[in-house]
Amino acid sequence: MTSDAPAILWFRNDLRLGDHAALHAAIDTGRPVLPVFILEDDALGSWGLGAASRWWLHHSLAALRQALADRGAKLSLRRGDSAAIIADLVQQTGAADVFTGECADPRARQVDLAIGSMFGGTLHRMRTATLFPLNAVRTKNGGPFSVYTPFANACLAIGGPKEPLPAPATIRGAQEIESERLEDWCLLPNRPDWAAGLRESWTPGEAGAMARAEAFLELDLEAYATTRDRPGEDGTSMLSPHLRFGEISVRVLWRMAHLRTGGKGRDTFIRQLLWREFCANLLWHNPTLPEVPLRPAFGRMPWRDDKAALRAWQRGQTGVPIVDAGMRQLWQTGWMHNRVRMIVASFLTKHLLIPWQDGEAWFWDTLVDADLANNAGNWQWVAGCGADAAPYFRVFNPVLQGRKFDPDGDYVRQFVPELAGLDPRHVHAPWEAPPDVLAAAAITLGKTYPNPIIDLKAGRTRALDAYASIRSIA
DNA sequence: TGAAATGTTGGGGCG
DNA sequence: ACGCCCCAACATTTC
Repeated sequence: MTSDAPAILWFRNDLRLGDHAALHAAIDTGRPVLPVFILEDDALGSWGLGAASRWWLHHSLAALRQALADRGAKLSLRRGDSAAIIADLVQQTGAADVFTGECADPRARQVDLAIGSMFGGTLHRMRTATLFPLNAVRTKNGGPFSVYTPFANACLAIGGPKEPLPAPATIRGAQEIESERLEDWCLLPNRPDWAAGLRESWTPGEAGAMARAEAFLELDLEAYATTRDRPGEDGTSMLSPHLRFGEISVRVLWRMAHLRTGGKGRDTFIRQLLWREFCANLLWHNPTLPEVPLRPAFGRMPWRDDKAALRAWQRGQTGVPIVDAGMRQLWQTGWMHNRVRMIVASFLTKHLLIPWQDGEAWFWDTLVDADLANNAGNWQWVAGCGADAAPYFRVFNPVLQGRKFDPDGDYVRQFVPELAGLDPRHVHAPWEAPPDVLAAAAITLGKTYPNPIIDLKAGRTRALDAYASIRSIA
């Protein structure tokens, strides 16, 4: 090791400088810091980055690169097998220590193991993406929690996080090394450029994340507990993609929420952060969570293979307004309101009886906040096969959900404009509207807007029968 | 972080 | 005046 050998700082799901334990540990070595990000494009199989996530990553990396440059360090970009690249960097620079954030993702954990055996230095895995270190929150018996509420209570008993680490004003950067060009990674879509809706909706990067958090906490969080369920209102934090890429520390968020607000809205928001924490631990303990139902009985589920129905669901052409509105919001903006995610997921897995993995794969490709643990954990939850899962008989009625949570129909009208002429009641069930009402709204079902691809009552009954058929047989 | 079916109750129309 | 019935409105059970 040469005297000016760097400490390597390996960014993964923590593309920020504030409250970054690995960054601080790297600086504390007293050595120059060599920041690196590695794009694993091919090694990830079906869980390689989705198209929407690639768009976000491009802009997030550009912001991180600039923030590092402003403080005196140059971000090095590499593409390929992480373990081989880290080993190569260590050999090339003589570094003894590599600092990175720990990940629940099983592929990342494999890589960490491989790295550990490939070089003589030390891989330091720090907590950067979660509130508590993975696997640190355990039951009295030392095991993992399988139910959310006791898990959340255990987290709350630990108490709020300590003082966050400040972003360093300057970083002594290591001698520059070879870097690929971000622009060559082709993370942005072209031919066609479908990202216009994303650009209008989001500002990726640490500054954008903090601005979003500030704007959210400016709201009256007293109302959050109820307005967060209204997709037609700006009631949610919309921080999910920023959290996914680690542009803001979840610990900082927790603290901001505690310092700035109080009451029921704050507690509800904290519990949302804890769902994220729960899913990360769930994946940590169940590496096959994205593919295999936690409840083995679901291996016998009589799922349907219906490509046409899946396609209609993906493109927002099911003929069920709240479902189509949600799926179109996802397609246009890379994001969907949480309440509507539950509705469309219930519709896919129950009314259409299509495997939850198909919905998971679509969300993975189209969500800017696509996160392996959250996506898998929540799809399993909706399908009823996960930890602490929704009971199998809990089937959302999309018409009733629409009327309850989008009472004015504003959300449907925004994303399904062909129904804009309908009144609040009929906009959620156009097939029930009298002919003269449809005519006045210039709607011809089957032409200007689809007939429902399934009878809701029949679909519900079919789902209950299917779910009952796999029950009890252990 | 459900919905539908079924049961119960009480007010009011009506013979 | 009285009993019968209907049916909201609410509660409970069932899926």
